Amino acid sequence: MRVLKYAILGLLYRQEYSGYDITSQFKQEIGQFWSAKHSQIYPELRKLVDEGLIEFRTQIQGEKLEKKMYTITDSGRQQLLTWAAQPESLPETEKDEFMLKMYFIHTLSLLEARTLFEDQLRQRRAKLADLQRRYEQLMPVFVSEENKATPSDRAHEHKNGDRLPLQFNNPHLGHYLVLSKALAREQSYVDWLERHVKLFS
Amino acid sequence: MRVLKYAILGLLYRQEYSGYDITSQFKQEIGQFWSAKHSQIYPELRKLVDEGLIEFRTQIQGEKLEKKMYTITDSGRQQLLTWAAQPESLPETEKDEFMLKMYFIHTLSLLEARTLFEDQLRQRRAKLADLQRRYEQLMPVFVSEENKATPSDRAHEHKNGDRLPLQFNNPHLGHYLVLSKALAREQSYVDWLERHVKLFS
DNA sequence: TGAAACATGTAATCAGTTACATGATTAC
DNA sequence: GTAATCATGTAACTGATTACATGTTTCA
Repeated sequence: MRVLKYAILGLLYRQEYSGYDITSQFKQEIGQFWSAKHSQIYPELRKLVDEGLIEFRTQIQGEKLEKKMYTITDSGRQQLLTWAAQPESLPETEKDEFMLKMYFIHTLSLLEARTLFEDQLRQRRAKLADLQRRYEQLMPVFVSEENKATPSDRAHEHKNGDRLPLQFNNPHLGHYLVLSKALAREQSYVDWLERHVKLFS
Repeated sequence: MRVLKYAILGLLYRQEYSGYDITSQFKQEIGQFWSAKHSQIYPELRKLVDEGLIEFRTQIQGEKLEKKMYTITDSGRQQLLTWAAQPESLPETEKDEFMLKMYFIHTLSLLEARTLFEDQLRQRRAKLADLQRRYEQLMPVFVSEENKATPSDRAHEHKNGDRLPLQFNNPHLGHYLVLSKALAREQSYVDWLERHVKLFS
């Protein structure tokens, strides 16, 4: 599979990044769906250079701190596109240790089960709230679908800045998709927990 | 973490299984949230025996086919309970290669993106339908919450067989929880895909 | 009698985490 | 000055998959 390879190529498709920058990216929204530690990233970057899919130039930060700025090559771009357009079959398993514990609920006392379940609900609500905050921060980047290309837009174009409607050619579409999907995933988790929490009262 | 260790102990908590049986269990409902290949299971069983957490007896199937039936020990039971009652913090990342591709949507043409997205929708709908079928097969095992302990129940107790209300002490609760959660997860996935498929038309 | 399922293992490889290791820069 | 962050790497280990390897039983 080598998904990390393609995750890195995908990040470098739009701009150059250092290994540290890539590590940072995986702490942002895309980290909801893919991530890696720096100890996996640096050797992978080395490998991609050896394979001719990326290149780097050394840049000096401050007095003497060297950082390597990586860019994608034509060959890398080509391999990225081949992977990205390829449909994959669904994974049989999406691992979730909490749900494994729920399958073994009969091993717990009512109090233990309630504690575990309520803790999960608390954590999932906190994560949901964080994602909602991020979502509300992102949305002003887009012009709403209803307002796009109406005559009145002409009159206050200056208000929109670089805002574009949420459609296929929007350069922020990927960002929006992962954030809205993460939000839907957590909302569904919280809803399910709330529907079942009464089992433990 | 050694989650597989606890997954196996959890399965053996209620009944004895062979390595092959455990492999089969991971192809059932619990496989939605945890699974392992036989090549990981057999060495793990060996390790658990060495650690004194499980034991086995050899049983002859037919003429000469030997299978090892494993049971959990007191020590194994104790370690299982310690793990099961312990709340865990949420994983930062729940990997999803399709969503990684969506983050890189700008690398694709409209047609490629639409093909990928519609393929995912098709696969997720098929999975959802399969889970719904399983859910409808499981539900008759339970007496509905509304009907439980009403005077009329006394009159036709014979109709219920071993059916019990869906509450904490129900021995099938774990099975119900994983199936309803898997269903909620896939329903949420399909809903999200349907909400966004128009972006590619 | 042949295919699918039952049954158990090992070897090689790949993916990913934790720990070890070092040093520079920035902002308070 | 000092703490947080920036910056890059390697080593050891753990977790997981793919491939290799073999043999039996059941059912059509």
